Order: sequence, then C-alpha cells, then structure tokens
Amino acid sequence: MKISKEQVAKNREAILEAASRLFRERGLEHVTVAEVMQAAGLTHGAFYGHFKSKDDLVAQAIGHALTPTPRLARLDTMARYVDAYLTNAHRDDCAGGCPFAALGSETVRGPEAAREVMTQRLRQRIDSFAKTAPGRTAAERRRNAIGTWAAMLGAVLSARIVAGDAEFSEEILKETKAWLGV
Amino acid sequence: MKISKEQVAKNREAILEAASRLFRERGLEHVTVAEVMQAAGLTHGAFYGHFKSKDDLVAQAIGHALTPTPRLARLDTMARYVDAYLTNAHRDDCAGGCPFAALGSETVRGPEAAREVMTQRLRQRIDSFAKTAPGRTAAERRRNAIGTWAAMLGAVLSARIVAGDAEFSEEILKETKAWLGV
DNA sequence: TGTACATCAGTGAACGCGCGTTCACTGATGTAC
DNA sequence: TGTACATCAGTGAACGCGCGTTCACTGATGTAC
Repeated sequence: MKISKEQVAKNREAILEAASRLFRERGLEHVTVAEVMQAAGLTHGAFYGHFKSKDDLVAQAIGHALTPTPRLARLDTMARYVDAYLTNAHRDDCAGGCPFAALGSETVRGPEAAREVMTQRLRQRIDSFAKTAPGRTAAERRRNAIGTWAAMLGAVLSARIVAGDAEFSEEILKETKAWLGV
Repeated sequence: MKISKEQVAKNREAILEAASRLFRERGLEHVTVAEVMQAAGLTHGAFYGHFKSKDDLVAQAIGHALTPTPRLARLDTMARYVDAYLTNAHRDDCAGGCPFAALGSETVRGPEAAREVMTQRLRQRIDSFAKTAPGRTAAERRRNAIGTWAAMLGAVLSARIVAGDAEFSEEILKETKAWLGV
C-alpha cells in the first residue's frame, strides 16, 4: 500500500532512531537490517526504499546519533559536558550515549561516510569546547579542549571494558574527573 | 599426518600471533577463522584441534597481544610509554599496536573471557604507571596514572577515527602529548 | 465535488553467499615389545 | 636397535544457518479530468 509522504518521513526517522540506538548498544556487526526494521515497526523489505545498503544506514545512523539534542544543548560549557560524560549512568547507557565511545574502534574500519561525519562532528565539538576551556591564550584553551576530550573518551571506554570489576570501573571515571579538576 | 609436539606448539603460537595481528588490523568480525589459519600456514580444519571456538580464539589472541614483549619492556616509565604511544607510527600501526585502542569498543560486547583478560592487564598497567607517575602521595600518582592512560587511549582512538583529516589527526596526538607535559 | 487511474511505500517469500563448525580420512610420530 | 601398531594433528569436502539483498505483488494515496 502507498503511504503518505508525512508517514514516509516518520518511518525513515524511526529507522534512523532505532538503528542509532541498536548500533551503539550492540555494535555494527551484531545488528541485522531486519532487527532495525522490526524495531522501527516495519518489515525488512521496505529497507531498500530508504537506504542504499547497510553501510549507508550505518553512516546515516551515526550522523543521526551525533545530531545535537535539546538535552545536550544544556551542557553548554566543557566543564558541564565532562561532568555528565564521566558518570556511571553514561557508562551504562551505550545505546543513548556517545557514539565515539560506543563505536570508536569499529568505525575506524567502518564505511568512509561514517568516518567523515564523525570527523566533522569531532572538529565541531573540539571547537566548541575550546571556547569554554580554561587557558590564557586561544592555543592553550584548544590544547586543553583536546586533552580533556581524549581523557573523557578514554575513561568511558576503559570503564566499559572493565565493567566486570565495578570498583575499578568506577575508580577510572571518578579519578579521571578529579584529575581533570571538574 | 601426526605432527611432533614441538611443531604443535609452534603452530598454536603461529595461530595466536596471526590472529592477534589480524583482529587488531581489521576487527573481530571482519576476520574469518579460515583467514587466520591461512596466515598461520595451516588449513581451517585444524583450527578446532587448538581452540574451542572463534570466541575462544578471540579471548586468547587478545591475551597474547597483551603479553609483555621486550620492546615494551624498554618503555619502563610512564613518560616513556606516553611518548611512544602518542605517535603517528602507533596510530598507523593498528595490527602491532595497543589492543585497547584497536579493539576497545568491540570488546565491550565481546566474549567475557576477553574482557576479563583486558581488565586484568589494564589493572597491571595502571599499577605500573602509578609507580613512575608524578605526584607527592601514592593517591596522587595513581590519579595521574589513570588520567594519563585515559588521555592516551582517547587520543589515539580519536586520531584514528579522523585519520582522513591528517592535520587534525596529528594535532590531536601532538596537543595531547604537550598537554600531558611529556 | 466526484470518479478513474497511475504511482509507489510497504510486504513477505526467496535467493545466494559467506562463514563457523563438523567429520571421515591421511600419514607421520612415538610407543610397545 | 629394529619392527609393528596405535595415536592424533592436520586436510579438505561438506553442512547448515544467518544475513544482506532482490523482487513480484498489494493496496492506499494523490492526481487528472
């Protein structure tokens, strides 16, 4: 059956939303096209009307996950961002959390389009951090932004890898936060 | 044909070595059992004489990759480790580089045995860094070790993701190194 | 405004390939005498 | 020390399942008159 244009747009959005959560939760390779479509309330056959291939979906879903949300907009200084990033809640919420932490090592060999969108978004994020990072000169603030970002990402990734050792995992997040002076 | 015990041990070692490099280079899901066996100079049928399953291989190959080597033993202070870690050479050598950076996000959902071995090795690494990290008290040195480790890992991962933008990628490594004061 | 028809998003069966895993067989090793 | 036999690591064909992708078909939408 044909569907209204409005509904088509809603369906596409639902696919991207479902995919972006599923990919972050389970990794690019452990999520099937059929699962994504089912989560979006459709059948797998409709997929290729919306996307060229699974790789195409991966790139667009990552772009979708990196689209600023109202929730994120409230974290308008680097310090606030760090404070929310280095938490047990974020560590335990892969599906709704940072795509760099959830999919970092996979996207290194992922579709080129995905790496491009991540590169662009990371540039924006560093630029934005550099505005509110401490430092007397612009260069100092930018250096601070880059180092702080690297520590945030590495800490959440490490905390997830060692999640089986709850104490160590929490120590990594807490000590990194304290070390960053937030 | 039966094979000498010595040769069996060599073959097992060759499989682990090939697997540990291939997994880091291409990711756990993009390497097949047959490829690993071919790289080790054997046929795929022999695989199950050495390992219980592909997951078993993954865990053991990661353990193998995290086994201290003479080359690493020379990096006997945290500062030396950081200096070698945050380089273009390391960024471009996934296959021979740090398994946390190469496989971090994949191992979060990987076989439990793999996460266990990574947890144990990361604990050792932090303990070891804490010995030569700057700081007046043991707690300060440990905090420094954790923060520095997180920044190293996050910087190499970020630099790899944005490798298409060579300038930005190098900036991340250089600025993180400078920021860490190494 | 109402009617007839073309369009096209979605359905679900089917295809085909790749990969993890199994298994009957081979023949060199290592042991028993 | 030499011979006969049991062992078992490795071989390569085959299996079976899952998943990405295709396609003929359906029927509601939206357009032409």
